[in-house]
Amino acid sequence: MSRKIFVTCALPYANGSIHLGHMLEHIQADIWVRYQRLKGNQIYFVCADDTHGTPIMIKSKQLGITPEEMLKAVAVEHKQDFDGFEISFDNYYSTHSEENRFFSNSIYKKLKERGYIASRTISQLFDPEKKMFLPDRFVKGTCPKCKAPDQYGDNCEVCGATYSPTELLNPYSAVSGAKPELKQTEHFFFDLPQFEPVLKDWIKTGAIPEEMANKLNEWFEAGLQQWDITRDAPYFGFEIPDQPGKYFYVWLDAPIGYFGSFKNYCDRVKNVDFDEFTSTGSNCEMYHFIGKDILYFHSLFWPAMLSGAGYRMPTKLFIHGYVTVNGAKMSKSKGTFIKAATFLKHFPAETLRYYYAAKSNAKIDDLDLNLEDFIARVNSDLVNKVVNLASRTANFITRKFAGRLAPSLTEDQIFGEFRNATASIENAYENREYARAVREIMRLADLANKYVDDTAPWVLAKDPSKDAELHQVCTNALNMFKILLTYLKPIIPSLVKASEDFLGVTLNWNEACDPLTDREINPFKPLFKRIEQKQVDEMIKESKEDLAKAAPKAPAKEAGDEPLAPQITIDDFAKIDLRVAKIVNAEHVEGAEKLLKLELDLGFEQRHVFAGIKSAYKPEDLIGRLTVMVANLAPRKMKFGMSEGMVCAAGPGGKDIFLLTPDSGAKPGMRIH
RNA sequence: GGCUAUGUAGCUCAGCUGGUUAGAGCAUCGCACUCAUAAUGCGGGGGUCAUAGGUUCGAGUCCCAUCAUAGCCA
Repeated sequence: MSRKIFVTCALPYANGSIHLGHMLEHIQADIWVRYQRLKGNQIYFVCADDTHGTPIMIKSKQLGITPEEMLKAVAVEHKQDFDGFEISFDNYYSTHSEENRFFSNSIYKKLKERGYIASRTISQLFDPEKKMFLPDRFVKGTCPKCKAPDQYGDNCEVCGATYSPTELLNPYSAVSGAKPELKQTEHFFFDLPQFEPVLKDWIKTGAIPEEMANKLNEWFEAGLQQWDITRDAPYFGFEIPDQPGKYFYVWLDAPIGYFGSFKNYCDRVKNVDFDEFTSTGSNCEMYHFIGKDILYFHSLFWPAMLSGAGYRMPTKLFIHGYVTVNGAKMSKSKGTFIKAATFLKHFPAETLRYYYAAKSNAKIDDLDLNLEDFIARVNSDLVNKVVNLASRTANFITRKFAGRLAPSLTEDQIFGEFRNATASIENAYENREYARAVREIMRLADLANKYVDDTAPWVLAKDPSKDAELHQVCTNALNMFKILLTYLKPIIPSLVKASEDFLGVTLNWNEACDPLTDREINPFKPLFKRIEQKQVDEMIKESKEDLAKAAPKAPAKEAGDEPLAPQITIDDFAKIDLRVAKIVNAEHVEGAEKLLKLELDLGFEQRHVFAGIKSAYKPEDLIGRLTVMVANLAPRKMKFGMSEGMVCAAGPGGKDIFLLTPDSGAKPGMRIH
């Protein structure tokens, strides 16, 4: 009996381009969906742009266009990228749609009727210039703990402290630079704690991988809290019914967008029943492919909202890790922050689809796109092993047998191996263990190549009396090729399409091992081109150029972000004794993530200083260089010891910390006037 | 800071509930072959399984600590 399945990918946010990180999720989902379709299951795969929230509002303003105009342009771009990678959505929609407004409103109303919505007045920082409340990320200021300037309103990137934006020293609005004021406003909250039992039961059904279920337990132990679902105008989103000036927080209507998109699809195609998939007690399956970063929303708020509003909960969440490139986080400056569109300019989509598949499992581990390995893997598996199998045998069929395959197959034992593999390959696809599927398929490809080697058709071809044998061997080999391609169909659809044209047949999963005999095939043409290091180099270069184009604006803005401190007199300045200091030693501090322990020579004495610059400097690079320190700063006791001063550095933090250096000739101990 | 995940050959990864000499692909070296997009087949070299302890008759596999990497903390 065929299963009925509804599948989604996380909705990409509409303020930026699709990159190779997004693609991991979409490719993993697409492989699964294509496999289910091949198996004959009824499956619907939808996605949409996530379009609401302050960042969208601000970005469109910066661009001088309306949010709607921006969304339109982004949607076109996103759709193009996904099409380019052959992601076979049944529908790609937008959360800024009437369907989504309908579901957002109706779910909210139901939650409210059933007593799951609370309201209370809260105080929040308000930008008096722009007349808007500021999300945490849009308030910046000095960290109350370590005094690092320019930190976001929720946590400090230098010392890692978390706090509320109201605790920031010298807070300023990242939008206007104005000093924010505390202002009261009424907000609505989704009463998540009421759903604790429901959620615990849901987790027991295996909806979440075990490793992540532990994580949830942690959250339960910490105690669930009510979730603020309100944002005040101006906000780009859906206005809450009967609450003028109040909007739904983007994270409320984003997952509801799964329903919005599906409903839009059902209404268009007419023969799919939305309610059948989404009502409580539905026999259909519902899965969400998501990244581990948004587990919180999908494992708590979303199922709770569904349950509270009388819908079914997701069958399972399919959670994946992040993509790294060459072992490191994708980096704009290294050119490894690669956009989907950039990739497609240099490589066919299949290369990435295959590589991701070859390294994907059902765990939440990160996946490393190692570009050297990428070239080797794609070439040796796809070209050398698989495509080459047809390439080395098809010519004989065409030249000597008028393109016609032999009437039957031999080699029962080898074909038996191929048949026996079906179950384990199916199992691997079903459980999203694509790496295992690929390993298994390549093992078969090795078997097939060995078969060709053992039977040596090129030797048979020299002896006219062995024509029948030659005919048989090549027919067998091409049948092995056919099975391999069928097994690979969910992963590399267009290479399979080209192979289908060559073989003159459509490859169906359930007929994977049926013989292809006594019929004509087309002359073999190269099905796939090898890829080269040069293409990688060009892609990296282009990614760097993208950055260069974007760069000139950003830093200037960053630098101007920090407002000028109040005026001081020369006497104020004179209180600060800045000295040239030589770093005579620098070392890691055990247990400290951000700190380096520096030993500074002032000529007349030595000081120990802990500096939060580990993220930007290696100790060995610092030893011996001169810098500037505040020499009369009161010593401060830190967890790791006494810090007797501080060194001077510019920059917002993280990798962007720039230590001051005096001009050559300065000696340790000299005072700076 | 708390928590989670990861750390196995040059590279990318398998190793289920602890049990014979730790596996694969790629790369490398040697041989064979020449049909094929210089592809294929056979064989060899290469790992104190992050480090240091512990439990056990026995640990890559369990426990503890440390280090490194990544992430989450609404």
